[in-house]
Amino acid sequence: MAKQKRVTSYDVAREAGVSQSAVSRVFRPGFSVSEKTRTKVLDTAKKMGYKPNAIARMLITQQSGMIAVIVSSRANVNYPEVLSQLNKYIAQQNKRVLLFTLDSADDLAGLLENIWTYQVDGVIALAAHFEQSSLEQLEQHHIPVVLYNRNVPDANVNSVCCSHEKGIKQLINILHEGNHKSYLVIAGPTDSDVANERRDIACQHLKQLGYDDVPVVYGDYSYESGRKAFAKWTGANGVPDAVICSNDIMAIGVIDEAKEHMAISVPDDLSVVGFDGVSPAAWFSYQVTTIRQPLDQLTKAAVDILMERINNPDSPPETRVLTGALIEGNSTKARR
Amino acid sequence: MAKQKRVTSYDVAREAGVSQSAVSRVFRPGFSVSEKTRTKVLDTAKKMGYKPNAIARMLITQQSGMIAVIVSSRANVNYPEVLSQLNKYIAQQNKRVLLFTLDSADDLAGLLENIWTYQVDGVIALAAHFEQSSLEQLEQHHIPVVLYNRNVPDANVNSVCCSHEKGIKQLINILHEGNHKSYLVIAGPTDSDVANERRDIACQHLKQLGYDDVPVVYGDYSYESGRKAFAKWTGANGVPDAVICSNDIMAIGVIDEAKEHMAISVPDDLSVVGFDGVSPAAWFSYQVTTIRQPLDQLTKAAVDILMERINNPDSPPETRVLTGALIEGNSTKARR
DNA sequence: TTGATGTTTGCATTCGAAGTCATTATTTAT
DNA sequence: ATAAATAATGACTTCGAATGCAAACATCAA
Repeated sequence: MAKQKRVTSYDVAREAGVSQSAVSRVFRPGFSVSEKTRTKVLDTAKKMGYKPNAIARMLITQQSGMIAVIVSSRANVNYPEVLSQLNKYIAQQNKRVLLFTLDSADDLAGLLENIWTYQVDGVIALAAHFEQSSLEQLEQHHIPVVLYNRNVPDANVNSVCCSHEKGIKQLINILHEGNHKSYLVIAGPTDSDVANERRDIACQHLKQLGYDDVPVVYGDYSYESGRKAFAKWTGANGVPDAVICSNDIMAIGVIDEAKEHMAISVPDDLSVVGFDGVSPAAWFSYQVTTIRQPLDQLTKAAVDILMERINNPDSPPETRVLTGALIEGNSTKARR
Repeated sequence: MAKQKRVTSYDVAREAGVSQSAVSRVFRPGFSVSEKTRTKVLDTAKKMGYKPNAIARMLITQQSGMIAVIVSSRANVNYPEVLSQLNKYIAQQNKRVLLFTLDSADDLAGLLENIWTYQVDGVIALAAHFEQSSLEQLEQHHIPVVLYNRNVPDANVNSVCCSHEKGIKQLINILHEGNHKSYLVIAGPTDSDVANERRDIACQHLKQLGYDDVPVVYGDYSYESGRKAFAKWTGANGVPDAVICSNDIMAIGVIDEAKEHMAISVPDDLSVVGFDGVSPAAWFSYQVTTIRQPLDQLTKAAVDILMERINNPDSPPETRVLTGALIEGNSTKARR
């Protein structure tokens, strides 16, 4: 019942009849140890159940081997998948993910303190909103940061993102070629930079095609919000020819709302496009025309860039923009 | 360009004209420090940008403040949500989530080593399969473990789970009362304990109701696998009256397959039930009759139990079984 | 055998905060 | 004012592995 003490490198050293340094070196790759001591140490270590203490190692090497991943709790639907992908690639680099959630912007200060105290080797931020000043704080602490899917005009930061511009233009062009006259944009939450960007790109491109003052209504990326936003707007203004949703889930909501309460047929009476390419968008009942984000490449790129900054702190900031794939579903009318 | 050194408690102490111990005490709650030194230290700390080093603290206090959460990469669809909930509750306890993924059973040994070296305070396992021997290893290291949604007959371990038994019986009773004669079970992957449990409960209960030898086919919890399993079986054996799926996503697949390729109407010609209560199951196009897992309570219970074990290592193992809520959708025929 | 290499090894120190203990300052009681 | 009790403080040690340095050892050539 006695709380058995941890086995330390000293214990192993004593038992194996060598010095603590020797034990340490055996467990450090690339250090010269004779074959004899190596096996001797490994054997006794195994016998005693010794595992190096990562905490002590972190302290002396000044490397925690941990990457902070910040997700916002009210996050984009595909963040969980992103998280699991990131974790995969980070594990491949023999590092661990320390998870942080950012509920509101107020918590950011406390969160950054935590990140700093935990001595993480780097940060990947999926959070909706991340202030420039926060980035500078991390910069000061020499903690490299990669922003995921968040465009920063001031390009002095590492980031990876899926090109919204190209994708949204493609989608709108399809609608345009489908001879739609009246449009509605259902945007995401205004406190999300990505959502705002998607909205602005859509409006600008529509304007360019000659559709001025396209109405914009707002949802929060959820199914229900898509339904409600669409129902409310059409209740007052009638049904548009096409709806441009800032994500797939809201597009699905629109499709269901049209089906359930309006007896509107998609795509005959109404075309709907989404964005993200999440799996439900491809389900038979929806088949949303959308842009699929290259999650795998995006996450891999994020980890690659981060590792590069960790190993070579002086390399300049980099932004990697990847192109999503157009998925032509059955939620848009065929083009002329 | 010089890599400025970290500010340590010694630096602050020197600057503030006090001892290092004083600085340490200021940052430790519940230690007696005079108001004068407290403000003096806090001021200089702020001025110098000092934050206590969590790694050093971990080393001396023997508490990492980190909880390992193990997820299997090929995981149940709602695990991401579980993860985010767990993270929330763990953060509330002022601890952090260190994330591990378990790809195949082979990695388990390496994973456990990692957990051990990182000195985590506790483990929450969502992984599909977790050997008894692994549990014993953690036990030996005095690391408390809580299993999430995984029944272990040998009840010598902490766990929380949603009662599959009760829920699945409810679902089957609904089908039974709907006067269905022929049944098909679409089970989840056989290397998942939960999937096997759900399958066995279904078969047993069907037997009890007089339906012997109900056919069982297998999917992998995915939409496509649900579709394919259903298509394949009906192609050879005809359409059953009711399909019992081990999760909602496969149920959705079945519904779509029926709709697209078979011209079968749900629920008129075919009833389908799922399990989990994920959000797409409630979408208008599906409205799956299912059991909603009480995610919030489950995750909260997991964290509660773990914290109890951490603070009081001698408390006996506990299993908390929560009941899911029946959601009667529109995928099952009305009962007689 | 000797000297000149190169390889192993152990000693001692380091990382940064926490906590023990003895000492000093402060408050309270008489 | 003084003793007694309490609060605050600093010197020193601890946690466990990593590493610079010098000593010890092995290897080889002449």
